[in-house]
Amino acid sequence: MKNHSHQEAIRSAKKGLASDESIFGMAEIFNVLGDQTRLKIVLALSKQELCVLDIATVLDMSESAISHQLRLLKTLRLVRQRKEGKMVFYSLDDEHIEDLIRVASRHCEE
Amino acid sequence: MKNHSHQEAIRSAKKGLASDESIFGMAEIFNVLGDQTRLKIVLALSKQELCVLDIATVLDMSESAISHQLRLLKTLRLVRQRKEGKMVFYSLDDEHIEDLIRVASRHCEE
DNA sequence: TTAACGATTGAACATATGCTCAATCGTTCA
DNA sequence: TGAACGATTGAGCATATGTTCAATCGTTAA
Repeated sequence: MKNHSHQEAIRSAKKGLASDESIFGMAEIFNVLGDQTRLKIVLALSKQELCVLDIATVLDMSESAISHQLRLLKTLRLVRQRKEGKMVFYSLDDEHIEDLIRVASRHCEE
Repeated sequence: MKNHSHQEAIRSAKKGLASDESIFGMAEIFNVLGDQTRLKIVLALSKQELCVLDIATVLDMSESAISHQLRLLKTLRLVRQRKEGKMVFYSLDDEHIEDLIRVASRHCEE
């Protein structure tokens, strides 16, 4: 053994760690919300559905940039889309997201 | 006005958005947990304090890589350190983190 | 005092990320 | 039919990110 050997602590910590799959999933959801643009999109959609141009207007960004991020959010099933004529309306598609944001928000206030 | 003008929705969404400061803070906390290495470190520390080499052993990574990430976690006040001889023990320094992980974990299970 | 060890640091590197830009798609309506 | 509009896409680019590697620090023990 190369080190000072906190064997028991190490064993216990290893056991306490969630499954790879579960860790990957959690990291993924945190990661997607860890970008200001995506977080703002989610916040904006938490009140009501919005079309791409609306979101771009609210965030003061290009439609293209927003569309790229929406694609990611859709792939990860955080948002869903509804087409209406030329427009595509997006809305949240995940009940847990708002819980996460609530907890994070509380975290920041203190 | 250049677009189809969902004026009311846009105004409402803008108002609903949190302050820049608050959004920055939330994105920051999500972002720090959005990396598998850092998330694993936090998970490991949620059971007990561990020294750098212990964490490196649990995650099967180099001490250096872990130390770099711990520096970030310390800067953002997610962990705290306690020196004991040659070793530095780290532990969680934020009560909200575990709430976030709990919610994210629930999210992944479904 | 020096050797060993745990921890930290900074530079370098490869990869990932997020945006822009231009082209294109699909739908509507002149 | 074709012009206009909202949305999407892919390439390209600049920046950010995470790890490695080697050097170094601080503490302990020989």
